[in-house]
Formats: sequence, C-alpha cells, structure tokens
Amino acid sequence: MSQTASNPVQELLVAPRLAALGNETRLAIYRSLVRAGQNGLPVAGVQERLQIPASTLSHHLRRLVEVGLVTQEREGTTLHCTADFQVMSDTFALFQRECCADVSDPTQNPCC
Amino acid sequence: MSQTASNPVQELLVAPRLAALGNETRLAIYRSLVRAGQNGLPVAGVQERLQIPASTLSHHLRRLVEVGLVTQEREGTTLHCTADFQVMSDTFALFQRECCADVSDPTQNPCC
DNA sequence: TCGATATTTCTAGAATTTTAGAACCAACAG
DNA sequence: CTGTTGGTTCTAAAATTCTAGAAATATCGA
Repeated sequence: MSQTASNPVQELLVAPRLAALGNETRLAIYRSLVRAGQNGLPVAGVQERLQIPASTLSHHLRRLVEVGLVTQEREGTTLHCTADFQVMSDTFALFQRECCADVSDPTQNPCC
Repeated sequence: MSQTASNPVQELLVAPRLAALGNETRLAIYRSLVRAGQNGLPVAGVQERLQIPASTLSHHLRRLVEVGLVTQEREGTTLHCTADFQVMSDTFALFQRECCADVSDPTQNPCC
C-alpha cells in the first residue's frame, strides 16, 4: 500500500531516496528496471546488462530496496526486481508542492 | 538559457543533481530557497533559517550551484541565491520519459 | 545427496563526503 | 584608511560510501 506524499514517513525518505539515485551505478540499475517496466528484471538480468560484479550489484540493490524505490519478489531461485515508479513520482511531487510557499505576494511567484 | 531535458549535458548531470539533494543539509538549503520562490534568499538569510556554520553552508551552496540547481547573483556585498526549479523538473522528466522503454508488448506497461 | 545456479553476506581497502574552525578577501559606510 | 558585514577558501579530522573478492546460503534438478 503506497503512502501519500504528505505522509511524514515519506518526508523522512526524500533525501535517502535522492541519495540512492545520486550514485551513477545505482541510477543505471534503477533505470534499467524502469525501462523494463512492470515486469522488472531478475538480478542476473541487471547484471548481464550492466556488467557489475554480483556483490556490488547486490549491495546497491539493497539500498534501492531499503528506500522503497525497488521491490523484490522471489520466484524460486531467481529474485525479481521491479522499480516502483510511483514512489519516485511522489517524492518529486513533494518539491512541487512547497514551491514558493514562503512568498506572501502571489504576483511574485510566476513559477508555480 | 536552460537546456532541454534530452540534452546529453543534462543526462550527465542527473546523478550529480540527485546526489546534491540527497544530503539532508543540502536538501534543507534547497528547500528553503524553493520556498522563497523567485526572489530567493541571501546566503545570510539561509544561514539564519537553518543555523548552519558559514563555511559549511558555503560549501554546500557551491555544490548546488555547480550542478545548476541554484543560481547566485551578487548585489553589492550580499550574494543572492535562487533555486532553479525548472532544472529539477527537467531532471525528473528524464525518468518519466524512459519508463517502460524496453517493454515490447504495450499491454504490459500500464504505468506510463 | 550432489551439483549447479542465483544471490547474499563478510570483509576490507580506497575514495569521497561531511563538517566546521580559522584565516582570508571584497565591498561598503564612516 | 579603518572597521564591519557578508562570504569564501584552507585545512584537517571523522564519518560514510563504494567496490569487489571470497566465502556462505538457498533453491532446485538429476
């Protein structure tokens, strides 16, 4: 069940989520999962595409899962990874929401 | 002049920008600027709000400026900082664009 | 049970980041 | 020119992150 963007738990996760995607390797991992869509990819599929050592990949995947950007589901021996795109959209929406929040004169904020 | 989101220069900056906002302190700085709207804030204004030592603040601001998330303009002795909200929107748009890009069967990508 | 495949955990070195005091510089008012 | 205000650069210590080999674990087929 996905929480709403105004949920304090989500607020708490904004920086960790951005940090998770702020690493080139993890960004590449996340992107390959985003590109793969709802079906996602098994860990081995990501490894094949990106040629990352298994332990490094596992480490990065864990961070993505920890912050909720990726979900994993075991199917027998293979672990299926899927990017939760909604989570990222919600995170971005937090910024949108508070744009110009401190501007008293509404004629002074043409951006939002 | 802002570049389009498909510009390779922008692509190159995605991870650094997300990383820049992935730090709690920098995220707080950026947010206070976003809230301040087009007018932005002088460095001292940010410091007053967030109570960060000047050298630490200066260091973080530089990183935000380096990746294009914040612009600075000197007005006499004070340095005015403004969040470039468009840059962040463009960065986020890059994700949106490539969602499900690798999915061949269009019935398999209900997310985009 | 044995072996193969898929993935994680342990470990540790290298690199980077974060933090902030202290010294420094630049612009301006007097 | 002198002092003050606004900000940066220098420096360095502490913390964190990144990377990947090696060993370990788990599932399944034969």
